[in-house]
Amino acid sequence: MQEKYIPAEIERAAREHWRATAADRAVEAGGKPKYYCLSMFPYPSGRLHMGHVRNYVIGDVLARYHRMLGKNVLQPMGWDAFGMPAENAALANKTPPARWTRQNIDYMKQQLLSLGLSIDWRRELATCAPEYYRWEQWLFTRLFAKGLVYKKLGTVNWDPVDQTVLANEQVIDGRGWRSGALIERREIPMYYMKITAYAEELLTGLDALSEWPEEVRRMQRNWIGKSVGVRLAFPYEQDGREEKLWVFTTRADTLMGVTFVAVAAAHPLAARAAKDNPELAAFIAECKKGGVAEADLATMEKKGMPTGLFVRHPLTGEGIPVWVGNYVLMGYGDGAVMAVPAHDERDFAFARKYGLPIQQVIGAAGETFSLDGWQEWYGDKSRAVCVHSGKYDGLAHAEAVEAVAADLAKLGLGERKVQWRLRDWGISRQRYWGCPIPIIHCEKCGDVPVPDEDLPVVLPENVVITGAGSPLSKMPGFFETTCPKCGFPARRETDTLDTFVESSWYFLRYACPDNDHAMLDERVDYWCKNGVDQYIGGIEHAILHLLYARFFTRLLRDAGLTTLSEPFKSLLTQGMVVAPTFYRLDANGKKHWLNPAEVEIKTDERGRPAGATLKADGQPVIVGGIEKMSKSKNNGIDPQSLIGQYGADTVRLFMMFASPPDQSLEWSDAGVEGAYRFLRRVWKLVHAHVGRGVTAAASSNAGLTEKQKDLRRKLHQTIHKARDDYGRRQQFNTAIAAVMELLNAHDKTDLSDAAGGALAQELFEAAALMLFPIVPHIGQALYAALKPGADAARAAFPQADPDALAQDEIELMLQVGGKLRGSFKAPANADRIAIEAAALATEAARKFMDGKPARKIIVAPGRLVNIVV
RNA sequence: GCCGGGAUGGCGGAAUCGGUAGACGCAGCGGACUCAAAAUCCGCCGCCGCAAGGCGUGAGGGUUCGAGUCCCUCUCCCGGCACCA
Repeated sequence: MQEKYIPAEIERAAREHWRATAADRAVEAGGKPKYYCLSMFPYPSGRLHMGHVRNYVIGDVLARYHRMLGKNVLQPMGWDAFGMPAENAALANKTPPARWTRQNIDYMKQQLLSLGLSIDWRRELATCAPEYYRWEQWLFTRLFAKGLVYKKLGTVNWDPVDQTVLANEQVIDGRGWRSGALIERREIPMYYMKITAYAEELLTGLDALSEWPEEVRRMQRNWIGKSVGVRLAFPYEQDGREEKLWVFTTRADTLMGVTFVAVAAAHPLAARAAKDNPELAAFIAECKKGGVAEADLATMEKKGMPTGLFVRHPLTGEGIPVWVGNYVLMGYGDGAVMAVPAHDERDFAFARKYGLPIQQVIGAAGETFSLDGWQEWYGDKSRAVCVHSGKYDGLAHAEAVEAVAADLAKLGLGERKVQWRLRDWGISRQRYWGCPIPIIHCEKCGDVPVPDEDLPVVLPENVVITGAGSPLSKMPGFFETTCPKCGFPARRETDTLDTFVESSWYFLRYACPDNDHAMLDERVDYWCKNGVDQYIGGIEHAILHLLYARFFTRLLRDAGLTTLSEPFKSLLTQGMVVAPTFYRLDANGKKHWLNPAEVEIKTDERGRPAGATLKADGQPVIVGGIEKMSKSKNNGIDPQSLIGQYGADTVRLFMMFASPPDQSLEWSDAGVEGAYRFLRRVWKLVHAHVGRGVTAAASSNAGLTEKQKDLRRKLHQTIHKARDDYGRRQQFNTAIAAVMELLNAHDKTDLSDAAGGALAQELFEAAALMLFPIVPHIGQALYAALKPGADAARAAFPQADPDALAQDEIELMLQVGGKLRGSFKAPANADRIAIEAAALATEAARKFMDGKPARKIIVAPGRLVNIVV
């Protein structure tokens, strides 16, 4: 063993050893329980960022730990290779997206290899490969046949200058990011996946996901948003016929308080009213301005205009004015809402703004109602009943909803209905770098799916990206084709699929990436039985990706390809790696984001940040918020230079030590040095120990001094804690801290005799193995030095010895009147009476009880005694 | 705006089921070693106070023998909001 810790050398040697012994290879084999450990695959953006490093190190720690528990571990890796950044890079660098993407994959793979991840690289896949996406196209044609994929109009962001559809991210303050043009909402035909058909199952399935974080389940529950309410109609006359304006409400008990209804700008009633009302037509046109992002729609100023039309109240027959509201969305429900200003905050604000009547219909005895400002409509929910509501007066919420629904049903003007917030998944993208949609449009036969024998529809890779329009729609060689049904000339679909489609099933394909005659095979049944055992990824995917993957797994099940319903048995949502953002504004007020590495942060005399300058020119830059490291904010910090400087183990150790996996991690360079120092210290300690000669590890307390017994107890407590932290808690920073404490205790204990040497051997062997999942390279080297010929990668995780843990006497805290006043020792097996007596006998008890009698003595076993006076 | 989460020393964090607040590390301070520096090792390190002691987990209230932890109200920060991935 070398005296000096040289990471570059030992890391190269460890990786060579793992390669030579095929340590990371996952083979379907009986005997051991399988453990499929999966980290969310990366988008090949160019270089690894800290979020990737964190994600893959967490995954690797778990994979290695579970292998040490004797499991058959699969940890694969691949590339979420389609997506918008490749097209943006193509524009900027004049490189075809395919080449850019493949270069990035090559580079990032080298980076991942340098981290020493225990990945079975034979299973590597990239979603942009036709061998991958052909199965997606194949499945698409089957779903299309079943009606689970269908076509309807969808709303997109339209840039009128670039004549192109923009992603929400490309719309900044209502303008196109390149053109600066005001964005309009435009309706275009798109394909949709019928995720709503699975809404109920996706909702109830959450209950069984006991190994998912509660907040993720809560977010998905709210996103799916099941609400039981009433769909009801406001009748009106049109061209002599009776028509119905439908709305949905969860508050049918407030129906008697409706003072207006609001319809979406795109609602047929609005269009009809606008025909001979130019002012209204102008308002409707204005409503179309801006992007489609819900956050923008929800925060914009609520505006409206009367249509001049009236509908009839379904129960009273009273005339109710119809307004157009910019906050009503055509795509949600029926595109119309009833408004009860007295009992809905938004309706209240709207009514106040436009002078519409406010009619109270809910109240509680003894409470008065004022219109000074918005207020909750009742103080105590249990006392809230209908008022000013005729026959419904006095009914509570649930009874009133029932009664109103029943009366509406009798009139044929309403029914109880389950409403979902979840909307069907629009999967068409007017973009180039994605999986082509396997549909051929024939004038005679309509939308015809591409037959199996013509799959895959290969995406042409030699393209010029201009930023305007869809490249595929300018490539006759791609879209000119013949109809598979009738043989006449036809046009191939030029939209591509949402990249979320690829990431909705990749975890299954890792089981059989080489299968060229089927999407999935029996190896999926082995690796994915009961789902992926452990999935690790960013909390930002809590809803969309995870919900789509849950949906897709059920689609594949119902297509007979698997028997699996839930894809991910246990989920670990890692917190964001966040960093400060910096930018400058150009003449147009556009933000130019600057990387933290290019910026120097100025601090005040107290060490607090106070402004920043650009290193290149020394001029100030604007300090933005602390946000998720991302390409768009250019606030990523490159892990590669740290790996080069300190080695992968130091980077891994620092990332795992800095905060628990599920918390967000604010990046700071300080502390990396400390991780390096710790590894050097461990190396030095083991080197010194090994230099004293070969020793067999202790296996009992025999021959140990009291101090040595204490150290051995500490060792086995640490093992116990490490298992709990790696296994149950999945919190690695405390496992590392425990090993640090153990080494601190080691330094304070005299181990110079023979029994002490054996204890040191036991301690270092265990420490090397306990650290191995986090810092595998040095762990491999240390373990081999301690036990020549031994292989840490195939070793079992240490087990705590119950004899070593035994303790005769324990320390209890003493409180008097709830305040900590001291401590005392008691035998570990002392009963309550003995403990109370010992507590009362202490000096501190006498002093702080001040002669008063104990009113009550509370004993928290093993922890403390509280004497109440 | 809506949904979800967070806030603990100068900093990252620990306290796992309501029971010793600040483990472990970083930074800092003092010392040893050194011609000197780096590295390393030893010690100190929440705030106020000479001390006894008091105060202290974003703010305000509550429950409890006892609250960082539970309840109510509020502030700020972060993530998501369906075309970033």
